[in-house]
Amino acid sequence: MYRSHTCGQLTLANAGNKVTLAGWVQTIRKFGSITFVDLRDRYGITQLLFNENLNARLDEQPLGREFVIQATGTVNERSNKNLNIATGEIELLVDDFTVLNKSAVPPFTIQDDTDGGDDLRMKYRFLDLRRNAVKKNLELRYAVNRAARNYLHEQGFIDIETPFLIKSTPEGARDFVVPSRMNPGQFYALPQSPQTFKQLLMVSGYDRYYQVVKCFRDEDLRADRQPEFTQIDCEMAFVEQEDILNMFEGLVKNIFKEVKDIDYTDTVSRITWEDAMWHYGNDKPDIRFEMKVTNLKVPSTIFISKQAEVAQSPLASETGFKVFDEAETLLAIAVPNAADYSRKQTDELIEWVKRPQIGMGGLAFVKVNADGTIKSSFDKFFDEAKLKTISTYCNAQPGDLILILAGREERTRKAISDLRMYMAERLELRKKDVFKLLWVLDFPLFEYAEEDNRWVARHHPFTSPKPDQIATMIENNPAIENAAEYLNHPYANIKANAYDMVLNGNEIGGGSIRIYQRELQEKMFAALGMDEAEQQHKFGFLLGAFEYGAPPHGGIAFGFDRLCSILGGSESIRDFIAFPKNNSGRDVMLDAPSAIDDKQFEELQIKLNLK
RNA sequence: GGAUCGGUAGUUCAGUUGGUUAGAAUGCCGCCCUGUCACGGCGGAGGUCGCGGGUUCGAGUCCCGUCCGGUCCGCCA
Repeated sequence: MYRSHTCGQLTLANAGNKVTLAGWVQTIRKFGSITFVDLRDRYGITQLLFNENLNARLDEQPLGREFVIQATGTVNERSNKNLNIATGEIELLVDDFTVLNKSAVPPFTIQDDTDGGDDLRMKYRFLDLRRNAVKKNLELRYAVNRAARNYLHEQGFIDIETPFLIKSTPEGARDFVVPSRMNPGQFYALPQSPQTFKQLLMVSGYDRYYQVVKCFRDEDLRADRQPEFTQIDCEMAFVEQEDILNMFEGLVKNIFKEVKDIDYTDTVSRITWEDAMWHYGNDKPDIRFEMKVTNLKVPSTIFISKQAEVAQSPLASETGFKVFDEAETLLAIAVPNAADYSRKQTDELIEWVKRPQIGMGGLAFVKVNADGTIKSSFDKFFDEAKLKTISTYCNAQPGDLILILAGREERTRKAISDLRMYMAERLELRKKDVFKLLWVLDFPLFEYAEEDNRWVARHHPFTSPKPDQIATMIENNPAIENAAEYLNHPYANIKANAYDMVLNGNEIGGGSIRIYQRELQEKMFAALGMDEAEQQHKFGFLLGAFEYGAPPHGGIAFGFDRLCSILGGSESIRDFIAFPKNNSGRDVMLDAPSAIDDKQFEELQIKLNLK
């Protein structure tokens, strides 16, 4: 028997008991003839006390940090208690100990506030994982996993595994490909998602499916993006959008309850994609705070439904101020309690929007002072009455600082959205312990890919159009003569039965009601520029399946890693993955990817042609 | 594909307008210490300043290239 108890278990109630513990040496505090050792395992830390009668043994068998030892002795009430740890009222008075394994001196300290940098911690990830902070994250991940499975199981979903070695269909993200030795010159692809399989399972009648599943995308990485990542992938048959929204609000609420003990009783807010873009400048708004965007001017070809509204803007017509008059788009936010920003602070904001990542030419501002006066960075073009009109239109309160960006529609809208988030961060409005869910609905079905001069599916090509817009999709030829005019194409305004779940400004899940009729699916593929032969080659199996009684169906997939990182209050999903890849897609511990043997190339009949 | 920040002791970092023998903290090693828990005290070892080239009497410091890492844009149906 290696141990009778764990290092997190013993309390005063065990005083006098004879026990055996095993674990890693966290610290050694030699104090004259007695020695204290903190012994650590997954469950906690227990102090061991080595009395002077063990000094000879300790000279013979010296201990060091991270040595694995076993110690037997009596549980003893401490004379000096440490109430900071669970076992701090007791210690183990050691009778005997064994060094089960020695350890090299670790390259960084195994503590919450480790002295190791990211790179080093990833290289020695097995040591990093011993740290309490990382362990907490993996435990949270497991709790989220369990909460999701519990809920889905209760609701009658079944977990069905789908294959990892599948067919490459270069639509959307790049595939990771795997050569086949038995089929020389041919390749499998790793799934970007089990999308088509789960739809086939619906055809097969498994009307509630889920899987916590790895997905693979060969694209460049970010702090919140890994080449292999995990999704909670779900699909249901005989459902409408409303059924899906209700079911999966329930899922996320159950996760809040089981993982964070939060009763999320509020109705989950809903917003259309168009309103999200209009009021927040992006499709995943953080609604923990207001600071909505005021549209002072927009091009007439987009946001058709908002044209009457924006015509009321004081800046919609000529103003005499060149920057405003020449801009395609004018967007503003009213930042609360920032009217007293100094020249230095407003200059900082101007520099911030000029950075290449934002790429704006400048930033205009209006200070709506608490004393009722009003001051702007463009005073020579506007009198006070006009500034008041702008301030009122932006719904600014006394004390607010109105920030106005001018430029091309897409860039300006993204910039005002970034600026809104940046100001919220500065004002500490993005509170980590506040969680606000939001459904974003009615996404566009298509998106224009300028580099290929063609329409692509915004979500994926299996997403169904809104029923009243099917005719628009089918009757219009997708060919585009003038790429710059794509916003005028009828496809630009077709909406999909697609929805995203957004948590605190992060997309945590997305899905759609799928196409389930062969004819419509063929039209969809055709709209994306696929001829019949290509459709058959890439998706013949799915089109075929739709001929054999495919039920109406839809689903959703949640980004599991990202959800965990948000619940854990961290920006980086790497903290919630046991063995993550770095920014370049490398595993620095394994040093992968790496070259393979000539023999392997030989067997695969593959030759390298490096440029 | 692009932008940007960084690389100096085992580790985290400092290092001034280019100028003597490159420092601190922590870790490590040794000695002392019977109630510590970030123990304390004394002493010691520890450096290819990422790599290559250039400018200079002289380069950790300036320039060019390159490699590695972080963050972001493009990309991510």
